[in-house]
Amino acid sequence: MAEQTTTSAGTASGYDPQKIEAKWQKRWAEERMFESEADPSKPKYYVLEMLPYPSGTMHMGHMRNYAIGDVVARVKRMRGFNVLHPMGWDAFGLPAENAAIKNKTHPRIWTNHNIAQFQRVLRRFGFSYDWRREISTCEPGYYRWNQWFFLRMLERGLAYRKKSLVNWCPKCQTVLANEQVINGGFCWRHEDTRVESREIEQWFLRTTTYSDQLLDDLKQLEGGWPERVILMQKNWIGKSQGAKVKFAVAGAAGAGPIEIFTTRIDTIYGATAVILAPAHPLAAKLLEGSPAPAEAEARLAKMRQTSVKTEDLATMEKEGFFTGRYAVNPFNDEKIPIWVGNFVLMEYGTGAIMAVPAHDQRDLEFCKKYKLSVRVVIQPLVGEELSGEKLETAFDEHLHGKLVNSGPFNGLSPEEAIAKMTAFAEQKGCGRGETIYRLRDWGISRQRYWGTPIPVVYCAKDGMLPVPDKDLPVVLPPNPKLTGEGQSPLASTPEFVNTTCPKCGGPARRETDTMDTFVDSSWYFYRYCDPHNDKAPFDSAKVSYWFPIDQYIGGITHAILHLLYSRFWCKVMRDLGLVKHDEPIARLFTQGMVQKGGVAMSKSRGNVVGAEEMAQKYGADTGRLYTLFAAPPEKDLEWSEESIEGSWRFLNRVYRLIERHSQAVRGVKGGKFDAAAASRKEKALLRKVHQTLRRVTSDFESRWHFNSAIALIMELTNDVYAQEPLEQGVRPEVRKEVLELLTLMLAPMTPHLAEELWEMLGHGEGMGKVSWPTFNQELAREDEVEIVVQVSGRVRGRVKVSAGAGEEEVVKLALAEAGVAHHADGKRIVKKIFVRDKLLNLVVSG
RNA sequence: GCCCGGGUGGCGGAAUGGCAGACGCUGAGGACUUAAAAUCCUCCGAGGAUUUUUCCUCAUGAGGGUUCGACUCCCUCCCCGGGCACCA
Repeated sequence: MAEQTTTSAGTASGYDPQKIEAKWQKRWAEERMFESEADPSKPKYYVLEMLPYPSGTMHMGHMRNYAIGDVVARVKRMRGFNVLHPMGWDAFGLPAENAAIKNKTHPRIWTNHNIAQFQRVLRRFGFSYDWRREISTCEPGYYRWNQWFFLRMLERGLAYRKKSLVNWCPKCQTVLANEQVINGGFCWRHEDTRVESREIEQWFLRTTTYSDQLLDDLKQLEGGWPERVILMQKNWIGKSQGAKVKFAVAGAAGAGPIEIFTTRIDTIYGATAVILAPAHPLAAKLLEGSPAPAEAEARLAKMRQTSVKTEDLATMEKEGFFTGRYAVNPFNDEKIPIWVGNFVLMEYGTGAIMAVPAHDQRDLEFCKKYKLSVRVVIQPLVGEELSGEKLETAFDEHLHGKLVNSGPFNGLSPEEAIAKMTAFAEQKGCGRGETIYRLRDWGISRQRYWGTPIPVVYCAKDGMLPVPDKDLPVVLPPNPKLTGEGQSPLASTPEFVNTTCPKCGGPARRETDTMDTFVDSSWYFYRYCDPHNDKAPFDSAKVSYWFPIDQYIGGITHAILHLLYSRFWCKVMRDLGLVKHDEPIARLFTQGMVQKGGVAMSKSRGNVVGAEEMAQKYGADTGRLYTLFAAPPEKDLEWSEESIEGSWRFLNRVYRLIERHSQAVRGVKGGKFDAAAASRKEKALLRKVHQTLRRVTSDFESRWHFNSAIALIMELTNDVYAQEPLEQGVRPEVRKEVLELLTLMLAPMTPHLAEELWEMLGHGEGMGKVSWPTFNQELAREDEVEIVVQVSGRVRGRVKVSAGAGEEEVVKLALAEAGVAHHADGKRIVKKIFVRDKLLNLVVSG
């Protein structure tokens, strides 16, 4: 016999990931394995990981995201899909500019350096991207289309300018979006820096135009997006149905009326005050008639100040003061006092409320503190009658009550009353039903250099004018003065600012604001479909083939902003006629973070595990395998340097196994053998491998349980080892079948190793055209099964029977089993539960 | 406060109503080796009975419920993580 028959693979493993990985990456590039084109004759699959912001070192947290995406891409390719799997760079943004200021260099140099580094690492890991489609958002070829879209929005009134109070971070020296202000008043990038307020002219995009669609279309995402992300978006949009009602101000000529917003117009007869937000424009005006105007104005001024800086709104004490004026309730002409209250927000609703203490907890607290009267207008249908004086907890139920003290509306249910009273207000002209939203328009202006210039010019004669399409892109000046202080860099670059008016040709001034980088990421995935188009942002035919994105993968951190803006952008593009779909992303997966020491990896915490280091130490395949194995993909993963050794050992084990048998199976024709003639040992092996294949397939396809898929493959490998020496009793063709399936199952996760093994098994052509194997039902079938026997629900024994054995036979065998007999003898069997091939439960009494 | 997740050995985790702890890490023992590394094999939730082979009890944050049977479904509570928050 030419073959060795020792089971010991004691020789040093020949597995050399550095060599293997370089070899196959080169092959893949040469053969253009991952390049794909739109082809309507083929089923498509668009899988995408959120594009990275290239900064710092690429760590294993990044890597996990891409490893998950790459498994999906590779599985889908093996499943016969035409797969689009691109990658690019979110290349504009503050860190580049800050770094440039610090190092006295250009943001482009810093950015391009980082991109080169990131790209090198991604290539080192062998992710199956179509690199021809790579985009970088800081290139004029990309951002000119930001400008193009902006102009389209400007034409349609979706982009506009307004003076607005903005959040100003003294450290960033820039305006922050509301959502970039965290922890009740701090900068999202500088958690120790308190945000200030300033009033500036800003550019906005009218996201609120699409409030309803953004909300309603969430229904289309159900099943495809995580429930909690849908919920977060719902809350963010914050739709609230109610009514606006005008209260006249008694005896004040120039003031009022005050418009309030309420969702409970049915309680309006119980209103005992009107309360204004400190920032309400009428508040100051009304004070003019106050008995002590100076004192009241001082209180107002103080309240206005503190309301901006509130750290902890929830625990803040409710405060307020009487303005000295009265409002008239349009329903019963009652005069009620007008107060200013610190718990009323100018940004929400109308900035004014009616206080109904009996039926709103906050109002109750406020009114009790200031001894305002409490009047019950809704009595519960069951239970004790409420009295205003004794009320401790507001009765805010609207289901089980009926109206009282409400004039003609007495006796109605709150539901009926809301409809009738809204209609009454409309008829009388003092109010109307209205729906309000928490969602704000999107402020996109940034007073920074490293972003897309907003393509607008200002002419003394012709006013504000859009830059004509033919003059796009408006490119950033190559040599800005970046100081990080004072006015924005573009404003202090004369060669950029000074231009000519597109209408009169006279001198004009350019807009110097640049766009929020969320603009870049709102539509980049469309550009991947047609990345080099210089006539349009993309060809609609290509996009309509690839879209929607079948699978988007990224962190939960982007659950609101990035995804909401992307959805908004899609709807705008649809209304421009560029795309046909309502939603860009069919399925979303939010993967967990990689942590070290219980916290997410970040440069500032100094706990990053560099991806490149890992590739050097263990190879890309081990790194990929470990991030997939250590935890299910949606959960956070604690990095363990000890545990990754296990993945390394496993891959070596597989390598040695196949290396040992490669000579014997190389010349054999794979997949062809006489299954009927299989020996016992062969049958056991074939059964195991096909059972594994069945379960791994389902873990990949429907459950995304990569960790348990890997566990199954490990188990299979252990099983094969246990059957060594395979030379004894396992024909080469059966060995080949087993080892090939093992290799194929590993291919999506450890593609380099799989290619190498595939070659060792005698395939010269590479895995490019190889399909995902189908499991063989016949071979997977067990002919003998072990049945668990319980007595009254407790396991007392197990019996071996041929698969499919009937109840009677199993009961007979079970009762012969010592452990079972011990617990069942002398007792009456009152019930038998029998699950074929699995379990028998004998319920006994006595 | 409200809304989502989650709580299983020393650790990461498996099990979607049917043998709790698969697989991996750590640890212990053995084989190989002059030795070490690597590799291969065995054991590894707790307690008790039985000197060996084995058997029993307890155990998936706590308590209750549904069920022949619950990590899994239902109710109450505790703890951890995340999101939202005077939203009228």
